Amino acid sequence: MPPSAPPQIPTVQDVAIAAGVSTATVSRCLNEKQKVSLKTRERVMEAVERLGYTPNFNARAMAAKRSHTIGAIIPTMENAIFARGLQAFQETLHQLGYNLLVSSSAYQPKLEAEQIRELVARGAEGLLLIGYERDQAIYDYLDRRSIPTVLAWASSPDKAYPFVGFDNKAAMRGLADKVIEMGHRRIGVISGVIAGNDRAAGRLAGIKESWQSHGFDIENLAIIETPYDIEGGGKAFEKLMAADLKPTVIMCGNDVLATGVISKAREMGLSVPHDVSVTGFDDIELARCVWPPLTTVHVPHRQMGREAANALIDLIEKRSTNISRELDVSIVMRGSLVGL
Amino acid sequence: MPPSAPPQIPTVQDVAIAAGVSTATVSRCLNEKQKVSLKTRERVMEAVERLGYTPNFNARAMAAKRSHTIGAIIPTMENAIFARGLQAFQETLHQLGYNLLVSSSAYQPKLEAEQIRELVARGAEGLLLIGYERDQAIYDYLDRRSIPTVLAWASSPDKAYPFVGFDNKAAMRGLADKVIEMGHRRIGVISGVIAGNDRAAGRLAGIKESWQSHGFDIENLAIIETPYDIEGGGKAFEKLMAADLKPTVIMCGNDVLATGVISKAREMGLSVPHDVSVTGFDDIELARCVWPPLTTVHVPHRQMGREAANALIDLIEKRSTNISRELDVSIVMRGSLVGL
DNA sequence: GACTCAAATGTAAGCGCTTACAGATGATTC
DNA sequence: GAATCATCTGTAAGCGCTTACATTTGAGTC
Repeated sequence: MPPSAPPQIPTVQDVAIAAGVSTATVSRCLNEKQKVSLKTRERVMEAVERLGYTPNFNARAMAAKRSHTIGAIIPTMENAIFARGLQAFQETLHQLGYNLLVSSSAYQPKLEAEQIRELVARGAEGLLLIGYERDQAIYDYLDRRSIPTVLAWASSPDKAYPFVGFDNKAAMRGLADKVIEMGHRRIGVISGVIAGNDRAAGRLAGIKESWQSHGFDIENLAIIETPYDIEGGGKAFEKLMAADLKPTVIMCGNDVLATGVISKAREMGLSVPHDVSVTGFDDIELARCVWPPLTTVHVPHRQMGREAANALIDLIEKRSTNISRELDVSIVMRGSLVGL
Repeated sequence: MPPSAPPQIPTVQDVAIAAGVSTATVSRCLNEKQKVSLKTRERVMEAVERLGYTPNFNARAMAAKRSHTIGAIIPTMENAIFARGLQAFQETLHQLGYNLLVSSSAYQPKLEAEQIRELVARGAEGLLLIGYERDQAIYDYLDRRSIPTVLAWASSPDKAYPFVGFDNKAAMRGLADKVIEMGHRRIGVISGVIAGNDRAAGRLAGIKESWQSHGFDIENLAIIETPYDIEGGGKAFEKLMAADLKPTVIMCGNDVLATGVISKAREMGLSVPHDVSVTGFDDIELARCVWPPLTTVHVPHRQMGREAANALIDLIEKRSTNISRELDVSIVMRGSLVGL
């Protein structure tokens, strides 16, 4: 007895034979129904059904030179802000008839570059990237292949590249202005790692700008840079509070760090905001769950995802070219920040 | 003047000509270096570099009948538990020389089925799926095509399918046992939506089992099913507390719901755990940030991702077949639960 | 120098699909 | 019934790669 044959996946050929038509007709049934008579179409679809045929994506993409696929590279999946925005991005793409391929770069520029190539090699017709800071070589590569690309979560500084995002610096500056106007004169800053992260850099710059524009010396701003997680926020807070002149407010680069601060403060027996105020950035769900709830900058992540998708497809289908869009963010005052 | 030619992407052909060799040699340089003499190899690589050549993934996958791609479908990206596990899954795959394609099904079985086909059509050599509850037709499809598949975040009940996960029911039962032993006799249960979610179903079943095995009547268990987010948890809590006999403890299907409860309790002026105890499930970071910190069931998400990757690749490369693995979970006692 | 044989390279046949083009079909008209 | 023309279907040429097989090359041997 011969060994059982390996389960053979049906191809257009098989369907064509089963339906007694040519492969071209099968293909047309699947892609341009209106070009096939009802009678044959039914026969073909029956065969498709019966054989459990699914077209091979790779072959299809190669033959048609279209993949209907968009690639996105985010720094990490482990952050609600990207997850949420991406979900919206994907949903919108789906409505527009495109699929999404996601990679995460773990905040490593090298990995990001690799994954861009990977996605392009897979036939991505457009790309969503986070932030604008990356090697020029990458932009050159994208240009050379003319891969439509949209940047999100930031506004490209010189508007050189299409983006759908917001101005991190201005937003954080607005919050810092408020903090200073409320009487705070000793500000501790906890920033995520700046290197290779223009969002973090912009936010920090916003605080500095505000501080200086109020006539204060940049030297008097206590700044700690830390890996971006709850624990990092807590540790940085401990360090800041060990200073002779303790800060009256801690401004954090994002809500996750701020959560770490609040958590650690309680552990240290400090009351927020009585002993020290805290601010965040992003307005993730978490911000409303901690106690006291976090004063933060609200970013419309969902909207960003949606609009980025529309913008990208517009770009691809050449309906327009000037698709950049700066979104409004807003300061949300909650219990974690009080005046002096 | 003719319009500028569209930027032509270089192919093996181009590289072959540029290097003065055949396409076969170029291909070998890229895939089996040792089969090409150093001299030609250098010449070829130089051409690759110079032209900025990147092999077309689709063509490659089709010709080689290998994609080195694994597909994963998670219910949602918007939950830290999947994000974290998936990150580990991806990292491990990468080490093993595989790429990951992620989709999210938004908890919709129909979408999941679609995406399974999509991933298979894209040439996924293996699949990671969450939980075991799905249409038999899907399993049949997977079998017919013999696509190696590993289930995670649950243990397949009859061990029919390979899995790397844990027993949701047993874990939750353990926690419920503890709660009851601590003297609680009025338990409110907030469960995520059960339909199409075997993890949620298992957890609820665990509580029921514990309750009954302690000799209590199932009727006396107040159960609310709600969409799975912070707000849902809060609303459900309000309803539960509106009863004549208020529960002394709220057991939640996961940490997110529990966080909603704690948040809402504070809003209602209730003290946790003084007025009411709360428990969660998953032990996401959030659990340690809320106040009081959450008593919950710790699930080793990272480990699960890692082991699932190893198991799946083992399956694919036929090194072994019996790869299922039940992971240990543990109850973490924190401030949100006290005895009566 | 002729012979062997392993190593290096080339030739060409696909992989499963789409699509330009050609050809067949059949409804309509005169 | 022939002519016309739109509609439907088939033929076959790729898409960019890999790889079995054939061929060439050249080092090593006597």
